[in-house]
Amino acid sequence: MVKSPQLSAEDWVLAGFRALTHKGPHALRAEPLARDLKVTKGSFYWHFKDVAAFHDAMLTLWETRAFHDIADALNRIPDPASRLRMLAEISATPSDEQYGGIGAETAIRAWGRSHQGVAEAVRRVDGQRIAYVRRILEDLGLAPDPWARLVYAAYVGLEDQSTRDAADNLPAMRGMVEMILSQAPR
Amino acid sequence: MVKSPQLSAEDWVLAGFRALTHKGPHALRAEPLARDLKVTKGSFYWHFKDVAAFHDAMLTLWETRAFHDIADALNRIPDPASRLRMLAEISATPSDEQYGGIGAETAIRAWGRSHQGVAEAVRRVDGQRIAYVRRILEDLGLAPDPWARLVYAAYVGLEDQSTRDAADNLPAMRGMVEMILSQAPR
DNA sequence: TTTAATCAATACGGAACCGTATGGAGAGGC
DNA sequence: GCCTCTCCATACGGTTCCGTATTGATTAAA
Repeated sequence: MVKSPQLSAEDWVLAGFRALTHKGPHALRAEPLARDLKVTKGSFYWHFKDVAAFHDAMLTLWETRAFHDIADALNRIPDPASRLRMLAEISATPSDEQYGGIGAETAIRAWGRSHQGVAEAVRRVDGQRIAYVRRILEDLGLAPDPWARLVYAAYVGLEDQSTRDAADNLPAMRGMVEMILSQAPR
Repeated sequence: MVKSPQLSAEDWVLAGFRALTHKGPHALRAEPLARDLKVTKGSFYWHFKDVAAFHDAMLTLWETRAFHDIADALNRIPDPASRLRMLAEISATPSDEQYGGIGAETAIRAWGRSHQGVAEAVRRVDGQRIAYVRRILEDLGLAPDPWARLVYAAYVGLEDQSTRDAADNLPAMRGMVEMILSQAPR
């Protein structure tokens, strides 16, 4: 991967996600990011009207990928039980250092506590994902009502935990999924 | 509750928690807080050496309460099954606007993403709480190993969700607890 | 009443950042 | 060879914040 001499808007956005995950939302500003990229903020204000527009660009990229990257992976799997199991596997591989997949998730969630638009985007994405889990449960003949929310909350909570410890999410997630699946009619 | 003419260090810390939950970590600074309290930062620097010391004061207060407030409530309950059920009830009443109880939890967790000391305090508190849940499960004759982590992750995840939607955490938490309890030997 | 201690107001220099304005370097079209 | 377009550097004024120093006000003690 050769670094181009010129930066694109997406290069800035990617640097933004790196800074967000490593340093937090206070690092999402023009001059600190420019230092990271070894340019001046002249470049920043060429690509973006202002800092708020930069935030919007990050948010747009994340939101368009956050749901579909998961749904696309699961949609390849035919039966709903395997889909639920796959969700457990995915949750154990947070693949941070990414922006598109599941990575940077906890950082964005944290960012949402101090940024209105981020909070709304997170709410939309969560809604889509919970609805997706809900559909899987319905296909299994299970009452989706407390379980979809529980599954997703466990996913979020485990992801948060693994930012601070090195433990594996997989056993917990698998255990819960099997516990739920064991209640499905067959 | 009459407002004293003089402010104490704890008044500043409480204002800090309010600002943290409502506006995020960037609001934890001397001059903005002084405006909120309708004084000047002269008062702030009387009570605290600098902003970092103020952060430490917030953190110390939170950490001393975060674990014991939960453990004390549960320790009154004799049998472990009821204790686990009570944990579910507690999780449904986040009681934000507090600093001592469980409130401000998600805000502090988010803060931890951009503050080393906060992250360490959260890790310590999480460790204590998970160990506590683990003990309850052991008393129930259950293998604590994936379940303690799962219960706590669900708790964290549900709490995070309820900062963005108005849904009730109680059914999901109850459902999980009963599902786990149904596996206990009797 | 004087004195001392506590808490807050004010004023200051310095640092970091925002957003703008302007100039310059390089690549491609003509 | 010039022109234009793209992208970045530089320089600037304005804002917000930090931390310190000094002074002022209020309360409690002696």
